Amino acid sequence: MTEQEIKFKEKIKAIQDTMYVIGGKWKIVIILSIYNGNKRFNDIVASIPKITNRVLSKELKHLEENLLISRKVIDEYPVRIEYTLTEYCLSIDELAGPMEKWGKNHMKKISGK
Amino acid sequence: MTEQEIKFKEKIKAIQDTMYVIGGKWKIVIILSIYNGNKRFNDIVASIPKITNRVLSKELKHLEENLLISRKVIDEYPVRIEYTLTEYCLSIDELAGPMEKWGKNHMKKISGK
DNA sequence: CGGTATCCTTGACGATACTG
DNA sequence: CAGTATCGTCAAGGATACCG
Repeated sequence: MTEQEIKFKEKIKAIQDTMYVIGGKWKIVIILSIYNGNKRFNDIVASIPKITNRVLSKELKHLEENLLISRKVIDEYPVRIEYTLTEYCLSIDELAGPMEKWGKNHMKKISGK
Repeated sequence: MTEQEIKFKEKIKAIQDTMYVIGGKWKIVIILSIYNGNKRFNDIVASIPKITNRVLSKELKHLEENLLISRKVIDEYPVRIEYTLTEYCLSIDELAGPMEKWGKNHMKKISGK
């Protein structure tokens, strides 16, 4: 295997890892919602068109396992749950920004096909 | 709907569009393979571990429809097909670079959990 | 309020064989 | 050589109801 091939496989792996963590239909969207100030489960559901609570629940767990959000139980009555972005999570801004920009431009391009 | 909410929904849409075009397991990987000099179907298959020809075939069509690659029929005997990246496709470097970087760092972070 | 449980649909992806 | 056809699997995601 050449040097170039090794580098290529490393690239592949890194990109596929990224896709696993923040890919899929909802993950970045959820992060943006929390970033926008939604902290509670039902607020997040309400802020995202068409997401269901089952899906949100799973995605939140996935994000928590990947250290992107944290879940805090606030001991009131009734108990309140708050989701917040971790410091680390802010680094996905490096991805969300370019993705947003690229997507907007692309749709313009395709629609004029 | 507030100004902020409108912007949020635009962001969501743009990001989901991007995910649709270059998301999934293979798309960026295929682009990188062509970028690396593989032009012909079987070369691309061989360069990407575990991809099947059926999947590659579909993905190539998807990429062509989105103007990211072009397919040229070269009239020799036997006929030769060459896939090349479009000029436009080079813009996904804005995404692949950050994704690679982020993925590498993330795996380091998670493994040390 | 913040979820789970159950059941279901869809589409992505895969294995293998075959073809113009 | 560059695919297509056929069939199959599996996981993501969705609808709806219910629960502590």
